[in-house]
Amino acid sequence: MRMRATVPITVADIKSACSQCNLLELCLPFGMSETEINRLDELVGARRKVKRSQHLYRSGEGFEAIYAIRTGSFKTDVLLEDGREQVTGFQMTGEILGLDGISTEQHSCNAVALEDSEVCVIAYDKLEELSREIEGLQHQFHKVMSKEIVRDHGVMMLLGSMRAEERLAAFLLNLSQRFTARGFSPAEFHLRMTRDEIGSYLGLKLETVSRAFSKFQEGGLISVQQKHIRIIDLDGLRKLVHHPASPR
Amino acid sequence: MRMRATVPITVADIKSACSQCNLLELCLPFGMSETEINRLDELVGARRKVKRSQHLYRSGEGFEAIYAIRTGSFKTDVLLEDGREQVTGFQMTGEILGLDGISTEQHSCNAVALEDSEVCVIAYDKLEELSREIEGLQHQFHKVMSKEIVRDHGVMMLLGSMRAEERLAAFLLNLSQRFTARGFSPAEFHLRMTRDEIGSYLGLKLETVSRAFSKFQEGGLISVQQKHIRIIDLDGLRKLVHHPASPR
DNA sequence: AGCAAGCGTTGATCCATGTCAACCTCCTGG
DNA sequence: CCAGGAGGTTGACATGGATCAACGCTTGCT
Repeated sequence: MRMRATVPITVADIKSACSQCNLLELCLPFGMSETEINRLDELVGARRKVKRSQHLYRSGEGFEAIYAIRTGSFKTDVLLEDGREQVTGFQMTGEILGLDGISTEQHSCNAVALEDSEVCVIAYDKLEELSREIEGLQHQFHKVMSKEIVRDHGVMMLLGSMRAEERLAAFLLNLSQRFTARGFSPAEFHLRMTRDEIGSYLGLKLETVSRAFSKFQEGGLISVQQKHIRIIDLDGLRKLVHHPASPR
Repeated sequence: MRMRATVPITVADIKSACSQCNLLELCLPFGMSETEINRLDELVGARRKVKRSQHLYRSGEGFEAIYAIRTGSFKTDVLLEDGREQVTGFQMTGEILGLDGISTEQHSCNAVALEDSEVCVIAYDKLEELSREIEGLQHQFHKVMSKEIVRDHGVMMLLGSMRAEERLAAFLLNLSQRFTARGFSPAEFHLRMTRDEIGSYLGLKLETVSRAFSKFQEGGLISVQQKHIRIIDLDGLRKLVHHPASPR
């Protein structure tokens, strides 16, 4: 529970309690016993509020904690010297941020809030300590890291082997599935990121993203109104990913 | 130390000993004390030989162990239903394979030997058990996973934001650096993978890879003879990555 | 040792996506 | 509540890399 002077953020003095949290089954405590989860409460320090477009952490900063998203959403990105940005992921509630920092004890990417958000701060040294005692925590933490690796491989597949429309379809399906897991509609949601950010994530220019959205709409697959998306033909989108018009 | 009947592999009955291994500082034991490393020897089961082009594991197979490469090299890839392949990485001695399997207890990619190779088999349940006792092991294991995440983000950057020649230059620099870390020449090495595999990894077609090699050679940056690469102008390659001719 | 198949190179052409530009829309902050 | 700027759409055109094709070279298998 350490204040950082460089960034204008608020550390609410409210103890987060995993045992009280409704994100349990999406978050770090997943699969742990009730007794184990109660012990987690000693692990999670304070919550921290991050306003839209503010950084939770920056590339190069010292690594001390990982973060569980309680409300809101984030993007992570990597910057090249010449200013090019690669968005490496979009994270929503229950997902864990900051795992990249473990390897060098410095963060290697930036995490930026896409809307006013709140995270639980999990001191990393305490996490290691506690996961030596609680088998379930250790195992779940490993799963979270491994899942991130698997996700990354999926993104490589997107970027390396799929065409523009396949990438966007896969992206929408992924969002839909994650919204569903959080109890929201699988078919209707608001995008929290811009076309430019989607483009960066998918290795496309924003114009290409915009055109693909329009084409999906013309084809009756979705309806788009700015950031509001309604999926009309989920199977149609799935077919786009699995049997693209002309594979690359 | 469990035999797998499905794949024709050899499990040598030689106990691997981390304490005797010269790959220490590249592998899981990095940063651990001598006492700690001695305890590791109980963790590493048998070694396993994998012949060129054979699978170490396949996507969908149950996950039981991770593997440390003792000799040789591997590629990992993900397959789409329609047969498209995305190579997600090339691994060399001391690097760890199989981390993707933790999240679902099934492997999510294929690992194929690029040459006759040998790996140390590390039973995963034992690893968790031992890393609850040995702080150094726990920490190093986390670092290995985190490093993989950081590496993946670098690949996303490649695939999402860089042009063909930048990608290949970055790839060569990365190989050079990893060969150096293993005591080989930074400037001269043999590629163990085909143009097609490089292309898949970099999101390019094999012809594009071949043309880029030729262009680097014409430009006096490298000399290529099939799989034999000699880097002539390391800085020239670096400039290609950091200040591409015309950024995307 | 010999030869076929896989791997690599190079050229010509095409097309998916990038680039540039104009314009529209809708929040968002004062 | 209004104004201005950021975000989004669409069109016209350019181009990097894909595709198709032909051929040469190893290399690894018998």
